[in-house]
Amino acid sequence: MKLSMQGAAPTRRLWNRPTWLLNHLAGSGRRVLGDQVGPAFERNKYGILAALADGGAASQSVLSSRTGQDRGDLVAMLDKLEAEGLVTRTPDPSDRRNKRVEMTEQGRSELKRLDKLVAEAQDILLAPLTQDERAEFLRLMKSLLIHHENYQDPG
Amino acid sequence: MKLSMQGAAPTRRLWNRPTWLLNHLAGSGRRVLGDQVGPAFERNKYGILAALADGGAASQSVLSSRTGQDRGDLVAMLDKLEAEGLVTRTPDPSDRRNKRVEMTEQGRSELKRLDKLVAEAQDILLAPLTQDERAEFLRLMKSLLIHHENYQDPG
DNA sequence: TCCATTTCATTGGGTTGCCAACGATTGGAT
DNA sequence: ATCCAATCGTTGGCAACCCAATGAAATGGA
Repeated sequence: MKLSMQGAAPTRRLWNRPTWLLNHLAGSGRRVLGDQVGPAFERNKYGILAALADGGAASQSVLSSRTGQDRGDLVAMLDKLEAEGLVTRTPDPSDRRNKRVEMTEQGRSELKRLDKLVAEAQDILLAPLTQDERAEFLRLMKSLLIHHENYQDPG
Repeated sequence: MKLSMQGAAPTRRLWNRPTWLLNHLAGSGRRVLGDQVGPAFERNKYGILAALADGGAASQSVLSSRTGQDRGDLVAMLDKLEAEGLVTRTPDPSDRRNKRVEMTEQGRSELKRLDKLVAEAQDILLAPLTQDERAEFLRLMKSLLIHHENYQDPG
């Protein structure tokens, strides 16, 4: 058995640092999601479409809040989504600073496709955990995020 | 109370995606660590010094495995650490591809300083959790990492 | 009415992490 | 002995993420 077959051997100190574990586990998640969903930017596409489906049409700023993505980074993303015909971007007449982002029918079907792939990825990521452990894991993460980022729990 | 005082309101679908939670929670960790330890690159400094203290002198490749950092990114980091006199880098005579990285006395004292700050950051990050919850949280994360990254649990 | 503050979308830069090369060097197989 | 493959440190590129600044537009107060 070659040495390269073995996994990395993190040092004890880092292995017990939650920040280190979180960083690398987030990386695992990104990889699993990438393998399942496809190229990187498809995932952000999903976030935007999911936010629109869950909360309805919204300005880019609100969309940034719903997805947790940076407002600036949303611009380029929406340019692509708009070019693909998945969303429309129309100026808001009542407040001309805003642009109202709305999902198209095509966007809805694309979301349905991505939703399945993303759900599968979550299952792969949490595969080693029992159902109870998964629920507990989510609960703990949400609790931390609410505390540190002041997130509103959507329930 | 202004709207900007409220936290972001993630949409329900993303809020229940482990990959989304992990991504953003890792961000929280990075922020807490940054606030506590200082500028960004101090954290990676810590990782290298901790790996050297835990496992002794090693080649850059082994160091990459211990810290989980990319081999390539280690180069620039070690350049800085070497310039600061925290580590020494000497070619390995028995295998001239390798460079043996060793911690200096100065590096040891710097690690002691950082170790305290990093430990405080972990405490801040996990503040909302009980001791039992913290242990469970670490256990779950380690279990996932071992499964997906094939990591060797250092115990 | 006028002025200061705020929010909006947009742009650009800076940092980090990840991946693919490259030359040098080693070890193994034939 | 001589190729072949693997590993080492190093470099560079690419995508994400975060932050700061900009001009346009709205808001609130004096």
